[in-house]
Amino acid sequence: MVKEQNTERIILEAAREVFHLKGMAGARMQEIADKAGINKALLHYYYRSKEKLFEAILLDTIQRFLPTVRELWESDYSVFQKIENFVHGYIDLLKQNSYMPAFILQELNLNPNFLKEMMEKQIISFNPMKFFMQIEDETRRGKIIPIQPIQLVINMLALSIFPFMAKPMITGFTHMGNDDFNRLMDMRKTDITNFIINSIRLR
Amino acid sequence: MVKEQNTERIILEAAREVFHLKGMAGARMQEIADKAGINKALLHYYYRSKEKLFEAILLDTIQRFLPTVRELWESDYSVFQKIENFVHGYIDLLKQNSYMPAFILQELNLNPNFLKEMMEKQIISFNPMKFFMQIEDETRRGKIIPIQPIQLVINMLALSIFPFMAKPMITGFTHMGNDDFNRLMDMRKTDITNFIINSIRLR
DNA sequence: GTCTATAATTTGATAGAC
DNA sequence: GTCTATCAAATTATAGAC
Repeated sequence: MVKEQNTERIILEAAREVFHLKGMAGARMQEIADKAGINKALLHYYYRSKEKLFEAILLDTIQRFLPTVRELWESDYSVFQKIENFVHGYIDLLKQNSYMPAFILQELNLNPNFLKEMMEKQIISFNPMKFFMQIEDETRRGKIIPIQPIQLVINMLALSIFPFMAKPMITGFTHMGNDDFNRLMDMRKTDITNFIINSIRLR
Repeated sequence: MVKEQNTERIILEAAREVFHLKGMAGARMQEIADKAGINKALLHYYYRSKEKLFEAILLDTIQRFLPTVRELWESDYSVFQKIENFVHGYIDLLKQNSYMPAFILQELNLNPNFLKEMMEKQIISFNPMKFFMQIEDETRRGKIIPIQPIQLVINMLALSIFPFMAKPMITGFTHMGNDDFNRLMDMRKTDITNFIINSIRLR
């Protein structure tokens, strides 16, 4: 039983690494088995098929994205404080694993119904109302410019997440190393926060 | 000879469609052949292997991205005008084919040397100096805030490109249709331009 | 639970006729 | 140039021993 939990954890970690980099189509069960230090047959013992293993990883990966956005929707912080928390949250998350967003978005492209199914099963939810009203409130009070809440959220996501998806391009063109890139991302935590706040604050 | 050019064009168009959506690993020669209305053998007659066909598509796709960024580097417009042109250029490009950026970045992730090789062969170049100095000039003249040019460029790319990569997520969560999404992207052309200019302009 | 060996299927690639 | 038929390799999945 102890053995079982341990092996399962090792499998999931190996599978995550391989699926994140190669995607569903490019991943090989053999590579996952090698990375986990077991053999292919055992993979099928724990997860009946590649498909099942993949879905476990995809769902788990999506769920790692949710806490930060749920805090944006539901917490009681001010708009500016929420923006800072959001940017810091995602950049810190992605510094650990920069492949996550490209993986999620590519697989959602291939299977547009996945999200809908997860929402119907209440496994994933999307309740931005409180935050959207907060934005409209601040606009009415003359604190920020008029802006569609959805556009603001897209901008926050874009500025936080895109650089990690573009990491090979950024490091390739600028001849940065890994450490340089991570330093750049650390600077972005305050840079982007200011960038966003500057652009919406009314002065 | 006329037939040859025509068939080759049809093949490339079919291959682009399939590779863009499925990637190198997920694409099937059979699907490309079907979409082109020919059979697999003919694909191999024109392109010796899947690998060769893929590389043709990848290079062509990257090159479609270059004119807009080259204009950013090399033209004589003002900084603010360049930002507007850049945002409009990429959003208009991606409204036609939203899969391009995810395709390019995923394949660069898998083959980080590709970019380096293309730069060494002078097929792709990267000369941002003039634009970077323009930014520093405007900062010195008190027109815009101090900002690292590379961060500004990343922000411009992120705000223009990311929403297309996140299209399935955006439409999935908000229950938008395709037309709604395209309208949102059209609005972004001016929204983002203002967003960026607002955040860097000194007042 | 874990392994070795092998079946079954998919898929890129080629031979050869027209 | 284009097709049909077929090969060869790669890869998922399973059977069965320990």
